[in-house]
Amino acid sequence: MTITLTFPDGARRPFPRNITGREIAGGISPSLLKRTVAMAIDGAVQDLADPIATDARIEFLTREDPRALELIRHDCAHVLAEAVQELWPGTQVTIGPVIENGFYYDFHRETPFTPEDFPAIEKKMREIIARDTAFTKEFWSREQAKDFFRAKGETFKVELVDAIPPGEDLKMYRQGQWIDLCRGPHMTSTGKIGNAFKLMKVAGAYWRGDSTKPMLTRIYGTAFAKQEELDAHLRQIEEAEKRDHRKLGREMDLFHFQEEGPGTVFWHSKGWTMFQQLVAYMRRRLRRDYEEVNAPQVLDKSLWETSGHWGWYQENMFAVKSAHAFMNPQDPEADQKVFALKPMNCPGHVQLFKHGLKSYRDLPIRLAEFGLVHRYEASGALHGLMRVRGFTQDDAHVFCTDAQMEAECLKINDLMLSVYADFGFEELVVKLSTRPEKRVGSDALWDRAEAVMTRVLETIEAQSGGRIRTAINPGEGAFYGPKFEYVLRDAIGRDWQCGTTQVDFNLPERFGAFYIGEDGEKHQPVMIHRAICGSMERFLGILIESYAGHFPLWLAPEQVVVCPITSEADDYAERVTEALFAAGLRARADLRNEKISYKVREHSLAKVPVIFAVGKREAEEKTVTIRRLGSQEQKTMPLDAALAALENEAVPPDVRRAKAG
RNA sequence: GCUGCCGUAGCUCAGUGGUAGAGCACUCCCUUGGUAAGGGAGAGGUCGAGAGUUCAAUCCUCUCCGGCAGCACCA
Repeated sequence: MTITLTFPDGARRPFPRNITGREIAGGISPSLLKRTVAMAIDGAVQDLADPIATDARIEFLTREDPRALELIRHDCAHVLAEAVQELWPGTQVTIGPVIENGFYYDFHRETPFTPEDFPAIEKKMREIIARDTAFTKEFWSREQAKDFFRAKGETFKVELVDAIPPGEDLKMYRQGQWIDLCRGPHMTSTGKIGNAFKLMKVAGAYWRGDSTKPMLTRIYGTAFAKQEELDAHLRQIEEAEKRDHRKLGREMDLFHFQEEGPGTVFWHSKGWTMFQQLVAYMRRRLRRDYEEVNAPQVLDKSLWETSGHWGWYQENMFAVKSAHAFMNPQDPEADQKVFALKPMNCPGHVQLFKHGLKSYRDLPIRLAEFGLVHRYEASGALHGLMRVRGFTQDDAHVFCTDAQMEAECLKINDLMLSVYADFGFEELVVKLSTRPEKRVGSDALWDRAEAVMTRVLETIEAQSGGRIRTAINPGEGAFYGPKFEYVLRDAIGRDWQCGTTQVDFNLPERFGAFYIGEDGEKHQPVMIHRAICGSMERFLGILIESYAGHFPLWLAPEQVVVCPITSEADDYAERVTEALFAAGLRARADLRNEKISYKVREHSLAKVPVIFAVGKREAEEKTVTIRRLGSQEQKTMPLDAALAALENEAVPPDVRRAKAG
């Protein structure tokens, strides 16, 4: 029996069936065998020692091959586990997968690891890599594997063996004395990993990602084919840290947090200016199709019981009573009524919809609100502006008929993409989250909603020309309906959900909302929840990181600082500042008794986009000397021309589009 | 919320079982200087909060609060 293998250069050659990649590579040349770490059969990466049973395309992978990077990292995880068990016998191993920028391995040990352990572990890893022992694969029976792990006291591994679906081979990979349950593939030997690896951090992680299960200790690491790549990666992390919005927020005097208000923002004047610019931008985008409303902050508990929040969302809600009732819970004279701070705007908007009889002719009704919501987030979840307990949503609810639903979702999607594009986010991920376990409403309603959403998702992807990736998040929907999540990525590679669209048949039903149809009968509207920025706070956080504080002029809190060279030019500087104000720009004169170098340095560090330097010369000639952030160039021009240019530049993108179009 | 680490001046950080220091920022004085720090002087801290051990705690122990990194949860 022979098979025909096709090589990357197109050559086709016959081989005996079940010949291994190792034999083929060795047959071609010993140096090829030496360089090869794995192979790809019809594009699927496999162990070089695997037998090949059928005709196929074959490629040999060197460690420089991009596809080998995962192998390097995965092998490195195994070596990490071996090193840890060699150093601390009795430590249990669990899983060690490859992740986006590296790998991790979860261990169970009485005393958790600390970064102080890293040097010893890394040293041991280098030893194991230097031993250059082969990775060899063995097929074991489930019983054999369970007995083996049980004998070693590896209870987590026993659980993993049980979790392997029937019909799937149980593979064990051996490297020297050490052996681990693993799906593979692996490179040929530990030596192929090389030395461009680094342990990054330790953290706790729940066994199987379940907060009711034991906490393991996770060691994160990363590995690359070459040291230069590792160095570049570490530099990139440093760069990302420099644009962390919490750091820039402090440096640029945008906002702060303090102990008494965990997860709530103290907006400084500059940060609030940006916030207001963003809100004003969104208002302009909504003016055409939405009506802006405002619903109460605090509403009786009964309303939240009707909506289902009290039951399904309680752990995330703040409840309030009068302070007197709070202090005297038994006092029958006190008003013991319980209210909740709104965690969402939807129940309020349903009340607005229900106020007065609605006709099918009124639909769709699109109610928008920059609603301040409060959610009691787990303390460990709080993260700068990105995850807070009080935030403003650019929220809206579209009340429409069944027939309008799909078109409304697509219309929302258009607005969503257009807004993101205005901030430079062209590539994003849209995820469809389907029914969660904890939910309200019948399966029939969920079936309908998910069917619509699935169709819309397909359209979104098809229309995007490849810029939008889509994904399904099973079981991640809101308790009242499935949702789309529009995910943007921050500077440090963390993904943040911003926009969301949620189709909801449940709330209108629970509140008994209806409109009068063409037939004169009552009909239940569909409610579409949507937010584009999501949380204005989070969106600003993402913008700060994305622009690294170098905001476009229209968003920058302080657009121009006018600096006189000597106090003789103070008067002129103030006149220039007035002219900037008159042109609608946010400007300030810096008349402090400091040298121009000092002021330039300070305002550059504060990331002010434009510095006007004015001295005697400028005052006499009615000019300004302009220095732009990020450039050392100085350009002197007539004041009027400078004003006109900046005024034009400060036009927000949507206004510019409207003017042009 | 869970695991680990951390909390000293507005910021960045030293430091000690005998109640504290630097740089920058701040205030005042001198300096009027053409594009990333001119000079001098001064002021500023219940060392996150509470309890315990001790003759004595910012330092050791415990509890709580807050922060950071993950995990879990989510806009």
